[in-house]
Amino acid sequence: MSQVESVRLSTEEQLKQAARRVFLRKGFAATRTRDIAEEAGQNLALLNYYFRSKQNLFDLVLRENTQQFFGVVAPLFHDAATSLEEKIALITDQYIDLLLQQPEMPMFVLSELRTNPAWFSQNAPLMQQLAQSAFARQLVERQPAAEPVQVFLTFIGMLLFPFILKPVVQIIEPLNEAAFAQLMRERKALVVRWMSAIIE
Amino acid sequence: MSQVESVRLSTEEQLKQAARRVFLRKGFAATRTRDIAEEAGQNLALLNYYFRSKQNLFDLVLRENTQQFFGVVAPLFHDAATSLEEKIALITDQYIDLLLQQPEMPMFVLSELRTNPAWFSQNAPLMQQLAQSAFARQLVERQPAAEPVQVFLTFIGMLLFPFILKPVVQIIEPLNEAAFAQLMRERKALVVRWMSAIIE
DNA sequence: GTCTATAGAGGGATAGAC
DNA sequence: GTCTATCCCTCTATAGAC
Repeated sequence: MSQVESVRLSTEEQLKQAARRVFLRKGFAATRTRDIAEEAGQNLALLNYYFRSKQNLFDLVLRENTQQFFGVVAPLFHDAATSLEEKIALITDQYIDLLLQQPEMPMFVLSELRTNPAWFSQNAPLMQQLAQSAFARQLVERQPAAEPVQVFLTFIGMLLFPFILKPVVQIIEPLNEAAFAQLMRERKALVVRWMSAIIE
Repeated sequence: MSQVESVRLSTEEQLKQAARRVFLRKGFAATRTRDIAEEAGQNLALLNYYFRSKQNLFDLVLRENTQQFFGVVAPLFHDAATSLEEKIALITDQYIDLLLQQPEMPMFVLSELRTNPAWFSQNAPLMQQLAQSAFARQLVERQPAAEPVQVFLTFIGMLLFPFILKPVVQIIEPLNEAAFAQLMRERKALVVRWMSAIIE
């Protein structure tokens, strides 16, 4: 019982983790509280006992994921101590590793963002700062005519888009999870090379 | 009445177009048939009279959009008469123009694809052929070590991703619709330049 | 804290008059 | 074809026993 792995999770934690899985897979509107309770192997009434409402539980999960989605890379863009090339390599490596652990996160965040852009305003400052980041400054220094927004879209797109298109990719050439992960790890070097060409 | 613009659309057509707008905005699960009827300025019962069910109407809209989403560019990839550079320029130009007319289409198709990947199998052949397209052949001819899938993901991502991230972009730097469209038209030249560097 | 039973709202679909 | 009224199922949320 002193081993962490053997500790049985609390009911509350089981429900929360089940909610994370189901919401990530199906989104808010298509998820029923019964799905979550079932996935957790818990009684439906306990969901409301611990979290008051489906919306409450959802906001919890969404907040955590959004924070990861935007928060993990933002600081890296602001590091003035590293060169553009170093930032690209670092961000690429860390973001792809994160996405391999949470492959459904991008679609989840973006889907819910589409239905309800309002709550996202909270994260606005984080995003707006990107335009004044060290990355943007160093880029314009090197290429006075460069548009940072266009470069951001391309860079982030190179990292995120394969995960968004994952179901399609797996149809083009049937890949199991391991093969897809391998494809993404190989992609790291390509992204670094291609981005280097874009910013030079 | 002989002028096309002044012809009043049939009730059926009004409902279908309203359904297209609402489904594209909110997705299947979050859309209520009452939303569609209201958007069309029509009676709710008429929706079932013409289309039998919400699901039926949705499938209609989804089929049309998926066909556009995947079908418009696929033929361009197969044109053996043009060079790689010409294909890139052509696809970029046409796809961005299409997306500017239907900016919500990518998120719509990808969202529904996430919830229900099953029906998508119909379009599988179209996708699988990409691996044997003229584009892929010419690419490997020039770069024997190239991975066509990786290049496809980057290319399509450069075109699609800005539209997927549109709500976020509009927070980073507040843009109205016209400014966003201008940004995307400017992007055409950048994508062509960047893709040329990648394939050379 | 955990269960059963059920209230109560929402929303898809239809009956039936016109 | 178009309307009103309403059925009925699904799903969230809660009451109340244990």
